[in-house]
Amino acid sequence: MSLPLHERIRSEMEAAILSGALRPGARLPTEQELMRDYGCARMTVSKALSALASAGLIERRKRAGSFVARPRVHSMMLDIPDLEQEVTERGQRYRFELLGRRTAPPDPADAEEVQLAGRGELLVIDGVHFADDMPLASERRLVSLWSVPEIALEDFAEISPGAWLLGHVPWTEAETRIAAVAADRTVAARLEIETGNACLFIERRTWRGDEGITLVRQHFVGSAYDLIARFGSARSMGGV
Amino acid sequence: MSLPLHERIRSEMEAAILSGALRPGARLPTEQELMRDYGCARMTVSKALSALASAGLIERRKRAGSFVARPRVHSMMLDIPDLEQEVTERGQRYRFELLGRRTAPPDPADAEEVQLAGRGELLVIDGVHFADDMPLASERRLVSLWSVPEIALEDFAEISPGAWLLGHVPWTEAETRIAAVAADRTVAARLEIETGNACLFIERRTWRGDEGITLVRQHFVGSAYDLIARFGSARSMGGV
DNA sequence: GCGGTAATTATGTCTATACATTATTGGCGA
DNA sequence: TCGCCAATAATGTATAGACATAATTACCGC
Repeated sequence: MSLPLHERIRSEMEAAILSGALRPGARLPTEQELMRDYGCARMTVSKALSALASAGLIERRKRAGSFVARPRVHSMMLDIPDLEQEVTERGQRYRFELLGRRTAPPDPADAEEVQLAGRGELLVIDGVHFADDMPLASERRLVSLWSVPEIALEDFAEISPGAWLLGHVPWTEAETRIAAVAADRTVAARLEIETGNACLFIERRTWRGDEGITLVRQHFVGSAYDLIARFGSARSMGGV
Repeated sequence: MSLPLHERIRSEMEAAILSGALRPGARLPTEQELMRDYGCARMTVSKALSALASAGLIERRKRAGSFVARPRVHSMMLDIPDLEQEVTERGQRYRFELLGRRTAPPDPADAEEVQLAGRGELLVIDGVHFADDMPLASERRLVSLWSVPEIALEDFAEISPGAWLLGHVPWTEAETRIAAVAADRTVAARLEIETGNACLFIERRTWRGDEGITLVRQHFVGSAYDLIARFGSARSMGGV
C-alpha cells in the first residue's frame, strides 16, 4: 500500500457509499470510531471526511455526525473541449478561417452588447472552424476592447480567437447556453449545409469580475458534434 | 474576521490569481514565507494551498514550490433541471403522457441494450412531456428489470418514469450526451412539429456500480428548450 | 567538462494535543 | 407540562513537531 492513509480511508468510505452499503441519509462512523478502526489520529480521518464533503458525497454536521448526501442529478460536469485539440485527437487537420474582423460600437438596442463593451468598443470576429477542410462550426465572437485592448494587435493567422483569449486573459466566470436551432442562410452557407438543418448552438459569455470579456455564439453542424456531461466516477472529482 | 484563517489565506491567494496579479506559471510564496506572513503554523498554510490545488487553481511540486495553473475551460457545471419542476416554475401545467409500456428482451444487435439488460429483460417506456398541453419533449426510456424489478409494478399514472427512478433507485454514475438532430417522423408527430425541425437531443445513461439502470433518449422541441452550464463564482467551488 | 552522488529544500503525510463551535439531549425549576 | 439552561458529543480550527518523499542544486572524482 503506497497510497496515503487518508486517501485509503476516503476511498473506502466512498466505495461504501457508491456501492449502496451506506444509503443516502445514513450516518457514517464518527471520527472517533474511524480513528479506532484505522488506528490513526483524528486529523487523518478528518482530512478524508473533508475531502468527501467537498466532493459533495457527504454532509457533516456538528454534534450530529456525518451523513451520506443524496446525489443530485441536477448538475453534472460538462466537458467543453478545445476544438483544435479535439479535432487533432481524432486524427483530422484543424483550421480556423477568419471571415471578418472589425471594431464597432455596441448596438445600443442590444443590452448585452452595451454591457459587454463597457466604456469602449467591441471587436467583432467572424470565422469558421474546419476539420479536414469540412466545416465544423461557425463562430461570431464579440470581445470587449475595454477589457482586452491588446487583442487589437492580433491577426489570428496562427491561432483562433478562442485559443488566444484562453492563453492571454484570466477570467473568473463563464456561462454557457446550449440549444438546438435551425441553420439560417448565413450559417448554412458557412457550414455548407442546407438552410434549416439542425445545428447545436452554443453561446458563452465570459467575465472577469464584473467586466465582460467576450461573448461567443457558435453553430455546430448537428450531425458532426455532440457534448458529453458526466456525474460520478468520483475518481475524477478530487483533483488531478 | 470570523472566517477561518486557512479560508482567508485561500481566498487572498485566489484573489491574487483571479485578478491577474499572479499570472499563470508564476510561483507563489513558499509555505515558509506564508507562515511568516500570516504568523501561523505550516499546516494552516498547507490546508489553504491544498484547497487551491484541489480546485485546480494551482499546482504544487515538491522541492520546486507552488505555481499558478493555467485555468482550464474544459469543464463546467451543467444544470440539468427536473422537467416537472421547471415547467411548474414557469407557471405552466406539467403533464406526462404515457404512450407505451412493454417488456422485451434486449435487441441482441444493440450492445448497449444487452449490457443494460444484464441477465433480465428491459422495460421500454414511451411518452411525451407536456407544458400547458404543448408537447415539450418526447422520451423513450429503457429500464433494466434486472436492476430495478420493482418498477414493473408502477403504472406511471401519477409520476413520470424519470421522477419515479430518481426517488426509488440510488445511482452512482450518469453520462449525458447532448446533440442537435432533425426530428424524424415519429418524433415530429409526437411533438407536433414538422419532420426535419431541429431538436435538442439528450441521451442519458445511468449506472449503479457496474449495473446499468436506465437509458433514456429525449427529443426537445428546439425552440422551446435550452440548457445552461456555468463556471465560476469561485465562492461555489470549495464546499457548502 | 562530465556524470554520478550527496546535500538541500520544498511539499506530503501523520501524530498528539488544545480549544472553539454548535446542535442535541436531558434535567431542573416554575 | 413547558421552557430554559447546562452537559455532552460531535465536528471545526489551529499548533508544533516529526519523518517521508521528491526534485533540484552543488559538489566531487574522474
